[in-house]
Amino acid sequence: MPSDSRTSPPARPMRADARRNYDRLLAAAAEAVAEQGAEASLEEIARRAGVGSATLHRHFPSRQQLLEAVFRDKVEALCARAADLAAGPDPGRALATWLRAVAGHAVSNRGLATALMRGAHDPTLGATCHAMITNAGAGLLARAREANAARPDVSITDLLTLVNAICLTVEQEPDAAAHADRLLTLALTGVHPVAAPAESGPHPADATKQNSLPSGSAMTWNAP
Amino acid sequence: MPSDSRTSPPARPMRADARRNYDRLLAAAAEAVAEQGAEASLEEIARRAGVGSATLHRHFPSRQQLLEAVFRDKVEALCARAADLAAGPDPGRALATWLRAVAGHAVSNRGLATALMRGAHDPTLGATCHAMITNAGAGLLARAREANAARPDVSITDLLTLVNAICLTVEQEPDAAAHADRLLTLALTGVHPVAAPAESGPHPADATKQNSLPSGSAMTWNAP
DNA sequence: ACAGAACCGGAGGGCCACCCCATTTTGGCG
DNA sequence: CGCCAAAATGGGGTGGCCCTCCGGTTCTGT
Repeated sequence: MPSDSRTSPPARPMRADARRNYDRLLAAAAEAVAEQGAEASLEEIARRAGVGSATLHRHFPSRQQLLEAVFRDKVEALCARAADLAAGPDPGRALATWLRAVAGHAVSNRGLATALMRGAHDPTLGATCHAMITNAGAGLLARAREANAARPDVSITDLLTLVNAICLTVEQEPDAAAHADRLLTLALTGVHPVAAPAESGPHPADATKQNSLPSGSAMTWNAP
Repeated sequence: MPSDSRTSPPARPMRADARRNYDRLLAAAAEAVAEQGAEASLEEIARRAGVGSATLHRHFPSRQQLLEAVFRDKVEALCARAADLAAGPDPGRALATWLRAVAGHAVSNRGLATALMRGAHDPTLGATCHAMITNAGAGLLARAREANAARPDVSITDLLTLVNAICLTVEQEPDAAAHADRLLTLALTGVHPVAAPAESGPHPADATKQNSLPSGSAMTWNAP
């Protein structure tokens, strides 16, 4: 790849009206996808943008490409976050925090998880976002592994698949964020009891508190 | 609710031709769903069954009801399996085995996971399969919890959601079964490295007494 | 055999993705 | 400034899907 950054380094810098319509479409798509998820009607998106449907299909030949464009900035933010976290002192916690952040973005931006997963298994153009996320996470996982905070046999793809799977199926529930976080915690820490399972403790000192409620739970998957 | 058992005790036992078409539709649906997943075209199903589309909609007013009918026997098998496993000596392992079985059915029967999850959050008629599975699993989980082989804060719904989430997103991959099993293991045991990677060492029979060692948990949850 | 109930399926409406091509808009150049 | 070819547009057509009416057909009890 020629390795550029921005939208694209067009040999011919896109005509003014084309760019205008492109931007309108992007905005309309963001809106519609936020409301109706990744399967929002393309025609309605075009309609909202005040543009013919043919124009939409010309700018974004596939739904996937549209989604990628819509979520590009969110994905970049996530990658930046990964870079930040990579500087921290606790690789295990950093990875966990980042995965949680991914989940957070996925639930608060309907369609993101879908876009990511579709990019994962579609060799068709537009797998860029998936690749970006994967790269960003790979670094975090590598450090966690070195610090012996993650099994050597787990790949970043596994982890991200899990996160996306959770977010995908929880996406349309009322309190998606809480549920996703809860399930993610479960997946990261395992099902087995973590510590002395105090049942009737009237004092939810530490463990019990996290047990009963989803909460952010800063708990890493380390046994306390 | 009158709550009966078998398929249904129809006051009027269904006319012969109606039953014939019903069966044809079911067979065609099973075929189409196996090939194309839960979103298979209803019209094509009717077409394959050699039946007008109106007939399909008359017998199965919603897609969900069709899916439920298609998968009913698989779900019953799964419930039976749960009952079998409940008799075993090791509740923790029984639960894990059963969840794996659920995953196995879900990956080898496209659309099952979808049907189950849709039934979960749709109050519309046809949530029977989801309820059956949930009930079956609840018993297993209760025993596992008593044996201290599962955290008290995890619900059967969480577990099944996780299983279905994994199967759903892995469903259309080439080696879905292997991948699903892999991710399920990961989710059940957690990401943290096991202290002593399963070596030739004999099982500590009393791993249930585990207090602080993650290794015990990994053992408990490993595949049979 | 007959009448009425149960059942069927073609036709049609509303919506959608995608494509073709006549028409309009841009932007560089004389 | 005006011209014109290339770039971009969008109305309309095609084919598919889901779902519902409704006139015609088939079954079943007597």
